[in-house]
Amino acid sequence: MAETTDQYLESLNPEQRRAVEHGIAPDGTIGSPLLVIAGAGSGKTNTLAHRVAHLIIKGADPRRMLLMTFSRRAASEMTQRVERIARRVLGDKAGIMTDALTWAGTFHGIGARLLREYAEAICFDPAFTIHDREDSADLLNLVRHELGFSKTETRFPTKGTCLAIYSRCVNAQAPLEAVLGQHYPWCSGWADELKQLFAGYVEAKQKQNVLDYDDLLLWWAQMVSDPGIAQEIGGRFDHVMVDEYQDTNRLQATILLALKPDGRGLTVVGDDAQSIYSFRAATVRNILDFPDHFSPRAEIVTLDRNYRSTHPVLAAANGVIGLARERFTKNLWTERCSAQLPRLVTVRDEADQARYIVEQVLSNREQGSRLKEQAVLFRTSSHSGPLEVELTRRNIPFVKFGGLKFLDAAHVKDVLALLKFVENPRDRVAGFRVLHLLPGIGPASAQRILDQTTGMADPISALAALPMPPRAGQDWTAFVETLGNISYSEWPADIERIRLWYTPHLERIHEDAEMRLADLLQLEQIASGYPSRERFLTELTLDPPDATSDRSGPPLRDEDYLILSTIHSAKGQEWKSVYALNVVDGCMPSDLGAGTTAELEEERRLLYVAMTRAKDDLHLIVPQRFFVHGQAARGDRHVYASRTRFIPDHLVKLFDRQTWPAANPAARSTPNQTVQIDIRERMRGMWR
DNA sequence: TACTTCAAGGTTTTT
DNA sequence: CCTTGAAGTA
Repeated sequence: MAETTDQYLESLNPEQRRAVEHGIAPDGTIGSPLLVIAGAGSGKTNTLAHRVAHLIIKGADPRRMLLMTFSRRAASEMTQRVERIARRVLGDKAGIMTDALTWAGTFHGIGARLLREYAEAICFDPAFTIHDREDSADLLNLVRHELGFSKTETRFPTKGTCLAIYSRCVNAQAPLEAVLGQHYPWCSGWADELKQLFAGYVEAKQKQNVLDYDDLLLWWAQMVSDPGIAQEIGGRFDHVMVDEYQDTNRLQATILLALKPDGRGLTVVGDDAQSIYSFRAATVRNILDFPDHFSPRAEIVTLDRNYRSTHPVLAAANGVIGLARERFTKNLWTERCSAQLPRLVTVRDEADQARYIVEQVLSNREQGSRLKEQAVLFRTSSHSGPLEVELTRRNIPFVKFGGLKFLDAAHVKDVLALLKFVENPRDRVAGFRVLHLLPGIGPASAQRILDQTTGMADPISALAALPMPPRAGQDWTAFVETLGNISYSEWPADIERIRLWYTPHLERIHEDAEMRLADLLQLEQIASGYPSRERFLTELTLDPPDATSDRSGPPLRDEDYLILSTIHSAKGQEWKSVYALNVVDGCMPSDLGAGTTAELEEERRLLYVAMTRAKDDLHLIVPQRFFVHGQAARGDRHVYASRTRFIPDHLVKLFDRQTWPAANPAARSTPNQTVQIDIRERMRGMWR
């Protein structure tokens, strides 16, 4: 039964409701700009989803809404929620309405789409391919070699550093000198060379018709700096909404303001206490300065009631963030009571840390909470190594988010490179990689072949017409034939052809061909879900599958598994129990991120984000000894670590301090209800 | 010119 | 530890 009144708004608190209903007039005029400051667990996603649903219900056209989120996962979660809410009022019509919400995605994804659509207007070939970070670094390296910077007297910055510098200049819209001085002082002496390098890099990209991640924003920003195009594109959207605004950079803010100069129809949502992407040039100034870009000022709504965590968990998190140098949001409050303080657990080393977690996870599961409701969070992907070993040994399934990805595997990149090369034969990075796979072809031959073909109108045919390279033999014939077949075959048959061609090379190059082949079959599976080669390549580059699992293949939907995640990848999520690894100085803050005050403050917010993911139990684990890398397997060299500086002595009272395992049985004398239940359960469990 | 071997250096978080 | 570059060999 459809609701006729606005009953669906009654579940919201007054502030949430104000955010949802802001600027919605009966006559359909578009409202003034809105900034929602939404603390952790304050129902931010829910509020935004309600706002979108409410707009649609009140007659706004979903095709004219632009919804930008941080990841595509967040975007699809949002549209699903919108549909659930709208369904209560619109019934079956809701599906049609939310399906029309096609402009939902990341800044980069939307940018790619608009650039293809408006390519002609900006004299650009819409068949561009997109380089991921590694491709970009490779291309930069190529230019670096050409300019002779790889043989300088003193060491020139590595390709990765060069790309990071370039990227920051673009995203922060800052001059090179400023970026070097502030973030890369040890590279300051190379300013002239870097300028030359970047000029060459930009030229190479244009010649090859490729864009990197930053270009998707940069070209978009350049495009809408023309008032005519800006008006045309901005005019396509009545409402523009941006989630996680604290993690956008200056370039993104520029785009937004160009699209909606007067701010009408603009909604941004974020929380400065959760800003953790400044390494990517995100700036909290975007949020702070937002209201004053407009006159009259943007409306501000603050959501500070937390619905997620228990009071003790929140008190500890508030304690940590309370020590931040500057902060603009108030402390969060909750009505969720609990007697259980978050635990601060001291263990001997990382091996004990892993054992502690396994014990806790299994005991929680015995008490009925599924593995999926528990998550282990860490600063750096490699921190979970010992835990992964222990989980595998104890046969506990897990899925890991963040860190190394499926797409980074060499064999997957090889196959994708060939696919990219067919899509865009001017892409030299892809071509180079593919040619390198053939036996008898090294850097010199690959270079020569590309020189002879990439300038031609039809590089693929030109390649086929080339004389066979002397040492390539049969493999060259097979390669040319495959290339020809793919250019004409129907998607997704291409990828299977590529696999068949690639298999012998895979077996020749890699020892563990079997496992790698399984990955390729999985890639084929993924590919079959996309309508075209172009869409597959674009979306895979912009939104790579972000999980790896201990078993091959994606875990089944109903299967239960423990979540392992970097703190960065845990953004926006919540779990019943959360375990944070290595809450020690050197890991949190990472010793690499403890240089400047700003970096240190970001590390503090990172701990805050980790803590606020927990609903009921939070465990911060402090291993005392760390074994030093690079010694024999049973080597004994280690360093001692101390509790993170973000939890100084006066905050320790907010935690339940424990040592695990207890030194002797007598030490376990404090009877604790959870332990009693646990033991009873185990006794019974013995007979099941 | 391609491929192998060996030493040295960097080393986070991600669209 | 894993990647990258340099030197040596076929």
